[in-house]
Amino acid sequence: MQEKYNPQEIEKNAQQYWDQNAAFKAVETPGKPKYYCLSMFPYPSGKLHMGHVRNYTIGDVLSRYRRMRGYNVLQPMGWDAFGLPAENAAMQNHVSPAKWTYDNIAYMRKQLKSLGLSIDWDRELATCDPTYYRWNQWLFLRMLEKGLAYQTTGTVNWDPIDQTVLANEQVIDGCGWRTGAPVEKREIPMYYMKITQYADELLEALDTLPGWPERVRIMQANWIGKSYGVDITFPADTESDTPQDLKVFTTRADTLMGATYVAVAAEHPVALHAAKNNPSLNAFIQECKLGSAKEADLATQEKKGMDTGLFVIHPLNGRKLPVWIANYVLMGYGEGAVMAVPAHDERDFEFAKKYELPIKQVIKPGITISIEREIESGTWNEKGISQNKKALANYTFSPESWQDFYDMKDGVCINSGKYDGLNHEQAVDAIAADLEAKDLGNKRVQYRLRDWGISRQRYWGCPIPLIHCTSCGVVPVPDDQLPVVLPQDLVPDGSGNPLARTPSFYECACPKCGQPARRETDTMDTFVDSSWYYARYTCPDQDKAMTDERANYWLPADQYIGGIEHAILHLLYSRFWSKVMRDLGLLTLDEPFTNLLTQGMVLNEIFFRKGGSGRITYYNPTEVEIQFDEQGKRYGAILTSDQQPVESGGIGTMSKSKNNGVDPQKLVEEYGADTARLFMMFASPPTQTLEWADAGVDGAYRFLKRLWKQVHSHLQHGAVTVSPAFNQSLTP
RNA sequence: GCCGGGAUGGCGGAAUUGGUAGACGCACGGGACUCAAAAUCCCGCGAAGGCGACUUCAUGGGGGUUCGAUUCCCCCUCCCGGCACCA
Repeated sequence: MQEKYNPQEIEKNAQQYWDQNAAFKAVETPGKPKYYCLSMFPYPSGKLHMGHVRNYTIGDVLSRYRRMRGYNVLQPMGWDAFGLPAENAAMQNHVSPAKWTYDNIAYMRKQLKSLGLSIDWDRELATCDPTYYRWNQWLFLRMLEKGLAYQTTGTVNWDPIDQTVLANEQVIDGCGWRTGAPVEKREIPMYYMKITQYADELLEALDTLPGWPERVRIMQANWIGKSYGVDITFPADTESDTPQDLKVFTTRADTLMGATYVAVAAEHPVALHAAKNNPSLNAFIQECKLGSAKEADLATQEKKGMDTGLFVIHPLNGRKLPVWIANYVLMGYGEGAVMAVPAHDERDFEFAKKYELPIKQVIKPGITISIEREIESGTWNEKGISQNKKALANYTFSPESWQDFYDMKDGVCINSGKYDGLNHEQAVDAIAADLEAKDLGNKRVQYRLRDWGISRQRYWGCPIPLIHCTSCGVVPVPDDQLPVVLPQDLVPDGSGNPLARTPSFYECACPKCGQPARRETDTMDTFVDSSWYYARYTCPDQDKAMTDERANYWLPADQYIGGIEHAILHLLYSRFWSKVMRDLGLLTLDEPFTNLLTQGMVLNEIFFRKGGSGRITYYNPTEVEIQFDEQGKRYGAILTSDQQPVESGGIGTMSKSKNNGVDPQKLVEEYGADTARLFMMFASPPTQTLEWADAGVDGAYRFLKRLWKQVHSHLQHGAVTVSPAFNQSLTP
């Protein structure tokens, strides 16, 4: 063993020793406590970034700790290898997504190995491998048989120039990222997985996960969004041309007597009916179709509407209510229609003010009731009474402007006939009972969670194993013909899915009647791939089944580590998928991840210059010098190469597009992996967001150097011993 | 817009039933050792004032509760993550 600290030599030798001795190979050993340490697998984007180093170092620290404590540790690694970036890279460089992906995997595997992680590489998997995605297809077919997968229409972003579906990410300010054309919403047929059937279990089981961060459980609970409400039917007005009754869902049935109009989505059949002979309505419906399908866009857009001229009947007081088309009502949510109570809903209030629709107060807030009681009780003197009256005035309803107490639930009904004086709960019950008696409504539980649409009109993904036959309809690919293999050599060009232009892929025979048929060319959402990889790690060589008994040895994973950005979608889909696998008898678990550690994002400053034409050029922070005055206060930044100032765009997640990533490879090459890992662990507590600064790297390096010297001197004096073989491995 | 999280010295951060704000580390400054440097060790290190003992201010901003608030309550600003087709 050398006295000098030479990380490159030391690490190379140690890694070789681990390799040769299969030091991290995990075997199912009975009688020893197991510890399955799982890190979210990377997307093979090209090279490792700091987020990976952080994620996998945390996992490695936990793994090594447990291993030293005598646990049987499994720490696997794999590749989330399908996805959009491969198609984009393919378009740019005219290489196939497959080649790009596998090249990236090879490079990043080398990088990961150089970090010295204690991974069992024998279990490595890639989701773009047919031996993996075959089981996506197999389980999808089982779900189809059980009615857990089904087809219906879904809304997508449509680029009218490229004639292609755009991902949300590809929509910038409502326009297609390549064409710049305003995108439209379009309804297309899609396959869905019935995650809503598991909504209750997914919600309730959150309480069985004390090893998960509170905030993640809250986020998931809010996402599932269980609420209790009433379905209400507003019958069609026979005197007007209204073609059908309108059904709405509301959690505020107590405000029903204050409903002054009903709003429907632009795609609603009633809206389409009204527009038939009405060009201006038709134009408005077309206008509503413009814009993206992103919820954030829909929620912030200007509220617009138009009167259809049609009416429905209020189910309790029999009055005629106008039917409006409103751009804030969405066809895909509930029934595509809502009852509007402007006095007690902020959005309806805004809309009613804008279009001069009536606003009728039907709830008096609880605060005013208590103040009135104080005054009536007569225990106040003149001054007390006048003070209370002043307070009361602050809670006076006015249709002029919205106030936050208007939509509180703690009041009682007024202006509501027989329901006057009832509180929220009593009023909901009474109104629901009356509606039920008239067969115009019933109480119902509602979830915000929607079924999981898995169809993607893209090439680089797992093919959906279905065949469309003109005489037999949709026919599943028989199990013995799985996997439906994705061709490896196609290169997308940005306009639609190349699979749909590849006859050798889509031409096939109907498995039922043998006639020529057409293979489904949509592929699956990549979240499908990542919903069960943790189970496949336990038995990656199993070619007869999706999983085997080894899965029940290792699962549930004792520790899962990954970015907070996955707090909802990936983690919810994985929980759902594992429960489906359980119900099909493939796994014995209820929840796949016992403990969850959500690491914070790694952020870095963004530097840029605006060119003459408004074009923005981003500069990597490593090319920028920060300028400080004598007090050490920062006053500016310049580009090192030309010494001219650059602007700061604030702090953001390290990304290619903002050119603010820091390549960990340089750190590893210069200081060694141990310094990079030590520094990363001490830069910030694991769960906190980390703003990148390399100020402490030298300190971490010096620490290791000191440590090395101490270990060396202890070895010289025989104070500690290491195995001769290991000592040899450390001797360059 | 909605849901979740965050803001404390030059920097990362510590401090929870509400009780000395700034532990520990980094960076920086001074000293010892050395021909010199590196390494190492010792000391200092929120701001302002003071020779000093000390004093005042200070945990994003404003208000409140309290003997006492980084901590609890209300309002606000900014930043980060997610919002169902980025992964």
